[in-house]
Amino acid sequence: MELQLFDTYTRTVRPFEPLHPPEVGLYTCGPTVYDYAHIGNLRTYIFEDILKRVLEYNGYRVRHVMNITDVGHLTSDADTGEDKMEKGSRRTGKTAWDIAAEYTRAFQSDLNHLNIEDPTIWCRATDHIEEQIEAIETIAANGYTYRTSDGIYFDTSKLPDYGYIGRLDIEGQKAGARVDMGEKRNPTDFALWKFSTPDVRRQMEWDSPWGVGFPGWHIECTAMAAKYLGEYFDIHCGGEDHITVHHPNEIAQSEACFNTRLANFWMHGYFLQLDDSKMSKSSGEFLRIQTLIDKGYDPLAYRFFCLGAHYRAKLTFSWDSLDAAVTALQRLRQASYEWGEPGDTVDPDYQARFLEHINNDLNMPRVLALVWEMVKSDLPPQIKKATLLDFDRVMGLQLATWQPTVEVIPDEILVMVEQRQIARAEKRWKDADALRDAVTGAGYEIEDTAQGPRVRVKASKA
RNA sequence: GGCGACGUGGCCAAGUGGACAAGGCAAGGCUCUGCAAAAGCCUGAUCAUCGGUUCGAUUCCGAUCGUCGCCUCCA
Repeated sequence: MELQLFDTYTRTVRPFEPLHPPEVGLYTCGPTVYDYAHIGNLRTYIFEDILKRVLEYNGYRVRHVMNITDVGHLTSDADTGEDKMEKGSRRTGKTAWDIAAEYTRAFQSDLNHLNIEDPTIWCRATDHIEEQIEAIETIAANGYTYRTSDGIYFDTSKLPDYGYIGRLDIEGQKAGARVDMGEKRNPTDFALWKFSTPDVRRQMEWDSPWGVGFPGWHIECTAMAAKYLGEYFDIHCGGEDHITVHHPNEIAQSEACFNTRLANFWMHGYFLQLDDSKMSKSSGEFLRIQTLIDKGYDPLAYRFFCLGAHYRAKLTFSWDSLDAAVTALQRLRQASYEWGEPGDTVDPDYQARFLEHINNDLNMPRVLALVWEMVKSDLPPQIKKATLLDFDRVMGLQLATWQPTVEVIPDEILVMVEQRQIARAEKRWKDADALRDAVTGAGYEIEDTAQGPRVRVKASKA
């Protein structure tokens, strides 16, 4: 089955054909590095990683670009307010540059924990000021901009189909009017370049044809994507929140600049929800990967948890759900480990069904169901192992290298276990049970196997 | 105020206009076990409610209720 993907721009699932096979250009909107990423953010990067791996599984060579936004995001609405980097700087006493570096490292560490492949190219907004200025100049030369007292703005009314990807109701937005217009001509207009305010000295500011200042948020993606992937490339990804603001603006800039809609496919990962609200940085619970690790969870259990839902549906997070994922993943790992070394061949029937599911717009929940069916099948262990490891090229659960942790059991516990064995041999069942209880009370558990008793730390969640 | 999405067994979550509505976790039963664990097997949902279209709807349309998201930094 050929690869089919949902394209937000057309709102359809349609066949994916690379523009320049076998290479695929993939741009994924990266983080603004003013704070840690939470697990909701990370769900989107997991989705994008699955997408990339599916492309690779299909034999394409993926050129993957991810940006790091280290300037330009404003804390408040309508392109007013304070730069997040500068605000973070004031909060911590560090320089904006240090903060960017620190949270960039933290973000990359999170990706590693989740076994998310690194992009081919990382690019920082502050390293591409020239490119952004050039793009703005082109947009201005083509007549899509105007100047206000605080910056250069994009005039969205100049584009008849502005907001098409978001199916924006422009008239309705005007009627709603929740947005502070400032000097903007239309509610949907946005800043391309912001001027530094004379009274406040910014840590991050650059010279430009319009005056000292800094680029708006949206222009960096357009400029960098075009630089590394060309003015029209295969797939552009982001979170669902980008459907209505960021991506319409990127497309508007690209139309004004290159006369393209920048990417052939626009794909969006949907939000992780807490029991009753989405996870956001400004409110609600802020769960990081480190939070999970601190609670004793394996980060890959979170990855497994995310695989249980389709990327285009909201996913409800709860500790119970995560615990369920922990148990399931652990069982899968144990089964896989016990199969031993993989054989040379992958089961063709399961592989065909696997391909059908991943190529059907990345249906990972179906893949998991298929995995369990395969696990329970009567295929020889070597074939199962080879097949599972083949699937894991996409799932990314590191099943090839997993092995049970070796636990150190204190001598006094081992002595009790030994005494219990003696008691059992002599059929002194009461004594044997008392010893089991004592061992259990000490936090260990005994499992009698054909090879004798096995002792381990009493199972907790991880 | 405007726009939109969703509502499937205890929880998470796939899916389809028509034959048994995936899978995981939990629960219950059974097998195995001196006991226990592990493992294996088995068990359950008429798909929010009310109408409509249709030979037939959980799947299409409308309404109602509920939940959530976007419109403002946000994955």
